[in-house]
Amino acid sequence: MKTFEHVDCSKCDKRQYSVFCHTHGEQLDEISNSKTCSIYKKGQVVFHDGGHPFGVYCVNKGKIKLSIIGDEGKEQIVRMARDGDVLGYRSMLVNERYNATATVLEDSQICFIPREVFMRSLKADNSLSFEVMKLLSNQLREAEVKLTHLAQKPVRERLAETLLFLKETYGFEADSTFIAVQLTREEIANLVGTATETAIRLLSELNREEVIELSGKRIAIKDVRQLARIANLND
Amino acid sequence: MKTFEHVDCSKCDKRQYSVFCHTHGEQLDEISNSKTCSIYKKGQVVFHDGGHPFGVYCVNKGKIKLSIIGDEGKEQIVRMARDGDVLGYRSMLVNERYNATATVLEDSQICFIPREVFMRSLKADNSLSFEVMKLLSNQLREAEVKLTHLAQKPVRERLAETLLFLKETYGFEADSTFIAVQLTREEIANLVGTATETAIRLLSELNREEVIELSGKRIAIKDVRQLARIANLND
DNA sequence: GTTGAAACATGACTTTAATCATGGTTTTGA
DNA sequence: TCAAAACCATGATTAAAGTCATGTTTCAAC
Repeated sequence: MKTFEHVDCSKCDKRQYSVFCHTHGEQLDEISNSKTCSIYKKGQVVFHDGGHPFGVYCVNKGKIKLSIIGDEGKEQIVRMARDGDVLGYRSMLVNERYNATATVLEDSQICFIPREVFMRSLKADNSLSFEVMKLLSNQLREAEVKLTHLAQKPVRERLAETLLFLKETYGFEADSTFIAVQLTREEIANLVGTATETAIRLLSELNREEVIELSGKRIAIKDVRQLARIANLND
Repeated sequence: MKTFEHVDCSKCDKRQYSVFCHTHGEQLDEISNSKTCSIYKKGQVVFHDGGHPFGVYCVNKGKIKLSIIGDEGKEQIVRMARDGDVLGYRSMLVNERYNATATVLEDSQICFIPREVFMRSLKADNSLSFEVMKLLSNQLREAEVKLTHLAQKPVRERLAETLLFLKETYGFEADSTFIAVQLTREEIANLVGTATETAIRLLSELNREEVIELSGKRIAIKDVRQLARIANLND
């Protein structure tokens, strides 16, 4: 994990989409000066479930999965992060150990802001607190909706929904309808909440129905409307 | 819904367990003076999914379910509230409509704090922001754990876990091991995330195994250790 | 390039839990 | 207090998805 060229927060174009969108002046300078910027290789872990939080991670560029390992060692992916997302602040706020593991899905650049600096900013700058509250609120809503779907919708609908979610989160590759993130079938299953074989089978099915197109790990959405219909998103 | 005798926040013994635990002086007085206290009868709705939030609700005394109605009209209970809990603040923070319905499970006393007053306190009193962040953080963690269990654990385990959760949340009736909340079998099913018949069947099973005891809607826990073992809470 | 491991794919079978159906039991309100 | 409605219970059946087994493909390291 080698350090990469320092990114000046005030010049970071991802900031406007992050919780730091209203942070400026002194606060921003302090954050910028105290942080360290690192490169994580595909598969590397940013933080481990059970570990102690010493600061927050700000994704400058990258794709990251947050997962919880259940009883039988099965992974459940609870969130997907992208450029501008801040990770690890939840555990820090409540002063607990991490209860999820963050793993990078492709080479990523991530800045680390030390605990004290972040907490100081939080105390000094009320708008930052507000942004954090908003972020938490949105994530809570998403989690509760996901919970409901997990309890009530069949796997096929949830898979379709997951594909649309991945499209919304990471967009398409340049000039194509291939979703700009590559996950193993197992990871897709762990995001949907189903068995790997079931996910594989249903992906093949959607492929046969020409709703999607499979090319190795890459997935293209050929018929968004039909996929949305399958996802059955009325609520 | 008639108003009940005004409760002075500074004298409310539930406050220490709420997000207002550090609120005092001017702020607390303003909240106390501007709020209205009401009695809700069993079955009454505090707020509806889709409605506009005009303030936050603080449970002085009561038991409340928060639920989302899914596609096929099936209810999913996403949270249970008790004395000292604050409801409806999430939607207010992000300035969105409610996306859950709050229904009282037994006659309850609930105070309503107008939007502006709450927001003003939030801006003036940083420790309140912190408490709200902590609350959101905890609820998010709980939701993500529940998500994982829903995806990975069999119904029987989840039912056992739910019973333990209800016990933790509401405690026992005086001098007994009957859980101090009465839910219909359907509500239990909607909390567990299963079909009503399945919940009924498994409750009968636990009853036969003498882990619990059923008396109408009342449920006694006869063997907590065994119930915990069935819940299989290792993660 | 070769080879071993990981990932993907598919069929067969099993298990779990949902659905359907029916009858009994509370609860509630006129 | 009595009737209707809501709720509870259980059996039978079906459907959905998980598991097991096996073979193929892809990928990465040597």
